Amino acid sequence: MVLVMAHYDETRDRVPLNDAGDFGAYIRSARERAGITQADLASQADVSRKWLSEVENGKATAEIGLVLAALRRLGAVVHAGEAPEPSVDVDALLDTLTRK
Amino acid sequence: MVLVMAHYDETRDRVPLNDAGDFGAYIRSARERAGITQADLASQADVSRKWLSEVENGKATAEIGLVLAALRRLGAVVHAGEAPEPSVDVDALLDTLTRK
DNA sequence: GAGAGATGTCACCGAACGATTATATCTAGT
DNA sequence: ACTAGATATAATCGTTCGGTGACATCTCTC
Repeated sequence: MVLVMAHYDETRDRVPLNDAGDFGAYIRSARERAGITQADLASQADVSRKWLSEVENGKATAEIGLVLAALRRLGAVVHAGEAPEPSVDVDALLDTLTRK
Repeated sequence: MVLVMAHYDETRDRVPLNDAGDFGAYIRSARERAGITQADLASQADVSRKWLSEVENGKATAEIGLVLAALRRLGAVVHAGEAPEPSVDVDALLDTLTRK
């Protein structure tokens, strides 16, 4: 069987979002790709322009519902999956090494 | 070339997360799959058990940084991509129809 | 059905959110 | 360089987050 996908772009689909900074960067690039300003997107997503500016710069304390609303306005979809099994649990290791 | 992926599960990878409710449901299922309690995950992710309970039930005002921290602890990865181009912009249409 | 463990929910509080308004900085195009 | 448009940042304010501790409810297993 052959599947044909329209507009599939390896560099734009499945962009990993590991932290708030990644979310912000993705929102900014998607907004610019759409050719709209922060003010435009802010009013469409019912947030302030100041908030959007901070989020695009990686604000970690932004409310997830508002972030998703902005992404939806940009035609973005978010997916979750399982991380490939790491040979070592980096977080746990770091915790162990730095535990007081 | 042949690529072999271990443990690929169509029902578990690329789960769409469209709103805070989806995030909560995903966190809960991943946590239960890991066989740990809310108290366990909460302490590992440095959040309160109350917060985790609310998030698993779809709290939209949760801070995105904390949500991502919980997901990371569960070995989950989040991706963004472009939604398939809709023939109509449902949001914009609804806005037009309901505008006062 | 009794008991324990897990989860949902309440009141209280300090801390911080996000909106607003204003000012400053940056970036193009002429 | 000048100007206008876009973005960053500050001060203020009302609202609400998230943590703590306690209690209620649910769900198992025995």
